[in-house]
Amino acid sequence: MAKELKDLTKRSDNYSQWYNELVVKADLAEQSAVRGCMVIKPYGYAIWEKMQHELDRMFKETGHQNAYFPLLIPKSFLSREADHVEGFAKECAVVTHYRLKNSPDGSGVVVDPAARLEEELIIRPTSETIIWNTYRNWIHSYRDLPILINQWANVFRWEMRTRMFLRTAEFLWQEGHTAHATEQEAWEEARRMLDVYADFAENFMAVPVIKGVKSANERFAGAIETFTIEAMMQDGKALQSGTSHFLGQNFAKAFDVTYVNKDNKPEYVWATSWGVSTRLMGALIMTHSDDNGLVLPPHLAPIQVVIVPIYKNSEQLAEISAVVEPIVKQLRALGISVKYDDAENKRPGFKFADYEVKGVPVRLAIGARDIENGTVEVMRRDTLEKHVAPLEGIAEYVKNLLEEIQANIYHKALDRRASMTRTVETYDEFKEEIEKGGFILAHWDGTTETEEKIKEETKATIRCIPFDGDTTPGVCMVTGKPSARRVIFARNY
RNA sequence: CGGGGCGUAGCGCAGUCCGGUUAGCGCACCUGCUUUGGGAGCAGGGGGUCGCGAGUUCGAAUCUCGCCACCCCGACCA
Repeated sequence: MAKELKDLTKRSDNYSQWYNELVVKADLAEQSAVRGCMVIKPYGYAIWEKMQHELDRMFKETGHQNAYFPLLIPKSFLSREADHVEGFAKECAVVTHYRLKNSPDGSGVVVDPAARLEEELIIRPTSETIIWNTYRNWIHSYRDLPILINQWANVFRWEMRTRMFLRTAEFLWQEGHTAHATEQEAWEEARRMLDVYADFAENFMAVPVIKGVKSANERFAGAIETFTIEAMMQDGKALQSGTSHFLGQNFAKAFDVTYVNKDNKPEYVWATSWGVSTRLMGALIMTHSDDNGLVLPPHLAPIQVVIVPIYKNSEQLAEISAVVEPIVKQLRALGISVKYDDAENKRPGFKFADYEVKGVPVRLAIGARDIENGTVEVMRRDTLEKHVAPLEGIAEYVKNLLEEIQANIYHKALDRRASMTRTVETYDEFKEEIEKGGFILAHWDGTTETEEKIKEETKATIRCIPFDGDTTPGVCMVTGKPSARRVIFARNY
């Protein structure tokens, strides 16, 4: 029964298939009836809620507030900022009518042709335009600034090719949109929020990231500069996990947002925007999971500890439950989320496999034998190691173990990234190395033409120009022209 | 929009080439008994317009024509 619950394709055989199976089998999400959209199931959503909770706290700690803007954007708004148009005018869902009617042949409903909208509405692919149109009315004086707002919302982009969590047509995200009096303040904000993202990725998701700047080619449409955090998945491909943009005065000019400074002179407002999405779920899955299923970092696991009783009859179960109850209380008192799974319709072996696929960090199993000895069996998901520990002081022990697991999976990911990052000098070497996956550090002349050529010939793109690392100048591996420093190349999701 | 696949039970599939009993298998589901320290066993049971429409035929899941849907590879991807 249910043998295929954990029967995952091996990561090494077909990484994409393994990923898809994992998402479904860990009960995170499934494909919906709507093309390119997915249903996020309760367990998957619980993880997203944990992420939301921590990010939201970090945003508030850095002075931001939440607000909500409309789903539908008048088409004309998307025509206001020239570069933005270039990047966003395509692949959007368009609302053209506002009414349905019964079809004449009685077969259902049809769009009422008489109900055509005078101006079509676009389902937001991102909210810069509608937000800056709103900010025009909010900002008059330097006293109104800064505006530091975040919105939790869904957006929709009619992607041609979708993958669960990594690129879905509709996805959940947060988008911060800030307005500042000075250029410097906006720069600082954009950098600050990138740091918040990196902090979150590393300390909560246990996903090491590289902070850096996007090349002009990969920059957000409408931005002056795009900062990014880039993570490496287990197959060596890169995943852009969060971006923060310095928008300059582009949107202020497009939407005519000015303020009067202390000298009573009008000035355009400086802007930033930044966002992370449910794609982070994809990063989480692809960074830590193994052939047995999901591995969740304790800091984000909806269930940190599961306790499974092993019993032969209801008297035994009652006896075990009496011992487990105070342990649950102790763990909860330490802020640990615990599930005591005493469901009688599933056997212990099934529960073991199930919680393993779901990535629960620590499992405690307790049976008659343990009751006798005053012990409990502890299994840690990251290494799958089992051992018997005394019941005495188990709560503290588990608390420490959770932190150890959190640190361990982070370092494992960090080591993997280090082992899959190489430096190359020549383009021939590059072509050879890029096939093996991972990050390649190479010199590049800084031009879009060279980047395009490399992309066309190798499918690799510049993931970022990192803030940290080797800043020794050299010569471009393709053109031989001077290069200020090495940049990171990779194939990406 | 190109190139390739697929459509049969909730899910995964066999059967199609070469037409022929009542359309089959695994998982899931329901009932009962026995089980319970790593995914339970046995017995019984329910569930199908074989993607849709037309045609050929005594007879079509199977052959022919038309349509529809979905998937994969490209194009796209802030």
